[in-house]
Amino acid sequence: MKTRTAAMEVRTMANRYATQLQFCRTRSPISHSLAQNIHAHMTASGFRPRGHILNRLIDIYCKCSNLTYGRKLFDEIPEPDIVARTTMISAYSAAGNLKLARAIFSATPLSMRDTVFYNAMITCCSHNNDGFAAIQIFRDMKRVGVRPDDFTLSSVLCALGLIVDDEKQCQQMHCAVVKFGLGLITSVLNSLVSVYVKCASSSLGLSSSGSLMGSARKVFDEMVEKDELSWTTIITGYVKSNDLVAANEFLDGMTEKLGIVWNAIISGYVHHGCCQEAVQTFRKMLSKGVPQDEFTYTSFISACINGGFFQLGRQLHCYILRTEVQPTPDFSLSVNNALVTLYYKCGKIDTAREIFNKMSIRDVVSWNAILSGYVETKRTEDAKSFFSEIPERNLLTWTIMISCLAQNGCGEEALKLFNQMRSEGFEPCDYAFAGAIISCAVLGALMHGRQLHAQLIRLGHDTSLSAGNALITMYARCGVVEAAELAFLTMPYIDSVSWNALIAALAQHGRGLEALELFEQMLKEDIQPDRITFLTILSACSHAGLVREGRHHFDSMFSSYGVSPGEDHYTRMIDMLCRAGNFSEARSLIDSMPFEPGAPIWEALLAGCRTHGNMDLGIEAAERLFELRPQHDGTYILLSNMYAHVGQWDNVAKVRKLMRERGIKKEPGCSWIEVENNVHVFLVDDTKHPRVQAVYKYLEKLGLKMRKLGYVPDTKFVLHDMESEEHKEYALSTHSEKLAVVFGLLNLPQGATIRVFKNLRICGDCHNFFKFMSRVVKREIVVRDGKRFHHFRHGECSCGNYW
DNA sequence: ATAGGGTTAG
Repeated sequence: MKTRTAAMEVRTMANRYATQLQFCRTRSPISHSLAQNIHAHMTASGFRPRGHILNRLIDIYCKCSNLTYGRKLFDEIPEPDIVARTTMISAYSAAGNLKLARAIFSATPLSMRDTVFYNAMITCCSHNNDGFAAIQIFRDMKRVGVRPDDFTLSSVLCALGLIVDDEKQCQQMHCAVVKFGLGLITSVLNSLVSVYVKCASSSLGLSSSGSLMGSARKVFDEMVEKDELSWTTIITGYVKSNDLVAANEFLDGMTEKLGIVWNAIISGYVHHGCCQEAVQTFRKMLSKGVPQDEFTYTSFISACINGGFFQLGRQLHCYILRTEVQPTPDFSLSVNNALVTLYYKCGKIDTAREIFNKMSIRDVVSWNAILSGYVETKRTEDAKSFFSEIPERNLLTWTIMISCLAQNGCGEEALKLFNQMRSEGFEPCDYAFAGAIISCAVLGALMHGRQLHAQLIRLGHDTSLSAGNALITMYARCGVVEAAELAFLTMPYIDSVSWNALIAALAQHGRGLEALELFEQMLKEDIQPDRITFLTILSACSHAGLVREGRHHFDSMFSSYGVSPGEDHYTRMIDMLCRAGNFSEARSLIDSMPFEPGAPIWEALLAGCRTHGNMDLGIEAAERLFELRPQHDGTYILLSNMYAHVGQWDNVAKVRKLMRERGIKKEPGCSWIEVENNVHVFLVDDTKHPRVQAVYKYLEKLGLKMRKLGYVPDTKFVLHDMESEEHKEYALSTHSEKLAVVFGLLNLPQGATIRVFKNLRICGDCHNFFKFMSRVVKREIVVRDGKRFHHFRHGECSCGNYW
């Protein structure tokens, strides 16, 4: 009597738990925490879940959050039934782990396997992009006599879609569908249509593409019962095979008000860059009374962003606020994410942040959108602190932050983050690699960059456009132009960024004429030059003293290519004209500018005046600079150097006094060199580096040899380093670039090229010194300064003393 | 327990 009551009680409890678990149907954190509570209650009341209740728990754990824990529960079952096994296979399918799914599949005795079990395994293979394996499982299934059903055929057709390449295969499957007696089942026919569609879009550009869409359409037209999916499959087929006209006709012939089909075409338009058409379709949808949902709105917002219709986007925002009084959580999340993107992309990052702050649910997309907003508006500090607050980071979060740091010159920090990301188990994508590679460019870390290049190849990212472009820049900025050229030549696809990068590489290394030739080549290949291209071209002309060419390209950039010159382009022109001593033309160019000259313009002018000793104009430029940015050290240095150039030492002293009074500190010069994968940094007069004493000793020895060849220290360059004024000549010998070069001579293999990097411009005395040194030590010395490269070889420099 | 379409972050 008593035992019967206990058994009954267990049964009632089981029923109650089973009912409760029914509520955890969606794959959401809410389901997961609910299930956890129910599970905890079971444990507390001594109820041991078995059978279908345990299977349900495993399913929820696996799909909502904790696959490992789900597997642990599964392993504790003495003899798992076919349902439990199927659950595990589909969990691994969703997690992308084909290997573990297969292990469970193989460990299941043949006698247990049923149709659903096979179906799950077939689906798992196609979810993991192995169409052939899926079809093999289907064959095994037929061989051992398990009857395929409509689900099986749908799954196999999906697998076929991955590998299909001609119409014959589609027709064969069509026959198989009829043979299995499934020729009237809507879901199976939908999958069949989808195979034709995939085949059509993979043969894009071939004549067969149109006829395949025709066959797809024929199956569709003959279907007795069509559902939402049937319509959507056809319309996305037309969109993917670039036939937007057919898509529209198809849409017009549709009497049902199926929002999802309209959504498909709107997003299709956006992906094809037809934003205007997307907007029109949205309006048509509205006027026909087709219900709109979050997918409609997000695609529409995306059209506004890509088409630059920001006002329209804001109107939609108001419309949504008015009409959606009680939005579902899913609706709010995705629409707000899209709105955040809209606002930051039209420069209203603070509005975007307000929306973000008000959101009741946020996901990683929301966080990443704001992060990108800070990155794009160059608010690096905000980006950094926001990044540290992000609760759940994904691959993209890391990638955005890494490339932000890399683009803003924080190479070391970016590389640190790159490593941290890997240690947290993320495998970097090509964009993340691009960020890390650019960091190496910033740091001049050639060996590290080469290692990343090797890893890139190993991970199969070597065909990536962004990584390839980063490699061009990295090799160029590390001083190996040939490697940059090779990277450019071996890229399977290139874009204007690739061209710009290589043109810039040649320009920085003083190969101005070659840079211009490459530009001509780019035009021949019908690549549209952009503002960066012209920036690079003007630098190339400036560095190489090609004034006539520079003037020509500047004049034609707008008239021939529609790129209007910005302040940065004018700055390059002023720089070029002043270096060449053409001050009157520089002056009139400034007067003709359509905007007020800013600090960069005056700075270029001042630098030119310093080189040529043009006192009047130089003083005027300096005065403007003092007004525009009184705290900037560069102006004081240039001005004082200008006075020194003509021997006005009292004025030099005045400028220095002014600096002291205003509390302005010169950015200390520092140079670095990579030896055996370590970066060694030297400051002026360095005493901190552990091996610097040997450097001083060798430097002295070399100095004697060089003096015999005619080297004479030029003391006026001491003024680059105000802090060492007392020991002029001694100070010269301890400029950071000299220390770094000599360190390289002592520590790099015989004959290896010395590559040194400096944060500021190279000093004139050092420049002369390295020319002699390249003769004495008989090897090539490459110095990258703040602006460009100098290759010292056989007593000459590639810049032709023109920098 | 298993299939199939439309969205937002570089």
